[in-house]
Amino acid sequence: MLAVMYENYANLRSQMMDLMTSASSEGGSVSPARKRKSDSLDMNGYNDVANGMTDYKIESTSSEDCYKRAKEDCKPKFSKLSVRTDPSDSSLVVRDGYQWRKYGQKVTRDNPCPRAYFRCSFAPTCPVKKKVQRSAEDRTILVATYEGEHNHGNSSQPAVPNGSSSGAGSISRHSSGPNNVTLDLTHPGSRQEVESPQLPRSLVEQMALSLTKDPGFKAALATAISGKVLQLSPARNN
DNA sequence: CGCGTTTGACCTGCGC
DNA sequence: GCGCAGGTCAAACGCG
Repeated sequence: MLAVMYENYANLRSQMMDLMTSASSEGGSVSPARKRKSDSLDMNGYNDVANGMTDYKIESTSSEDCYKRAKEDCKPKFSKLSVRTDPSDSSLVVRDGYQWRKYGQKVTRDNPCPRAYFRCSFAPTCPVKKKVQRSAEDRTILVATYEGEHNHGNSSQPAVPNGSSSGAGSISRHSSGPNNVTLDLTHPGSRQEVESPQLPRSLVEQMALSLTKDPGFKAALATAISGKVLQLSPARNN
């Protein structure tokens, strides 16, 4: 896993460097209206779902001027995602690997196309909201605005295994998303031995440190372990 | 029957 | 205070 992570890290880093150099050679700042193509950036989750007619573009508040704006009005973190869809597809569905529940739709003044409001239905406590609206200029482009951050892993599978706690509710539905993150602890014997690459010690330590600091990783680990324990222990409640 | 979507009503913030 | 626009709620509805 470390080897794969290191490889991905190296790829991303080189692509990032490419982007930064090309951006600086173009004059430094990219106009907000010009959205970056996501296929030059390996947004690992988003690229997986971008297939066929779908073309994803990411616009995030991590850019400098959005940072300034965030300072100004202290709103929760949001990001924009433009999706090119089939013109015949009239649904306002953006497949991004998460499970969304629509809770409203509204026609706004600046755009004749209705805006749909979604909540993350993956975890009941997840505060993330999503607004999806067709672009006024190009009806084939869906603009999804994400508000907040997911407090669970990027997976279409429930964060809490079934039966481990009450009130899991609808999150026990089947997973259909392409973007599952699975921590597989079920085959200790048949596990492939990954040949340890020549990783810099400091990098490995840094990766381990960030993993242990990441609450999402801890939660996923706890979930996997508790699930495994429940699976191995004699069935008490069917 | 359960769950997700639809849609009109309601709430809230903002400008005048 | 009023009106408008965006955002949210919740009952009704449809589908599997």
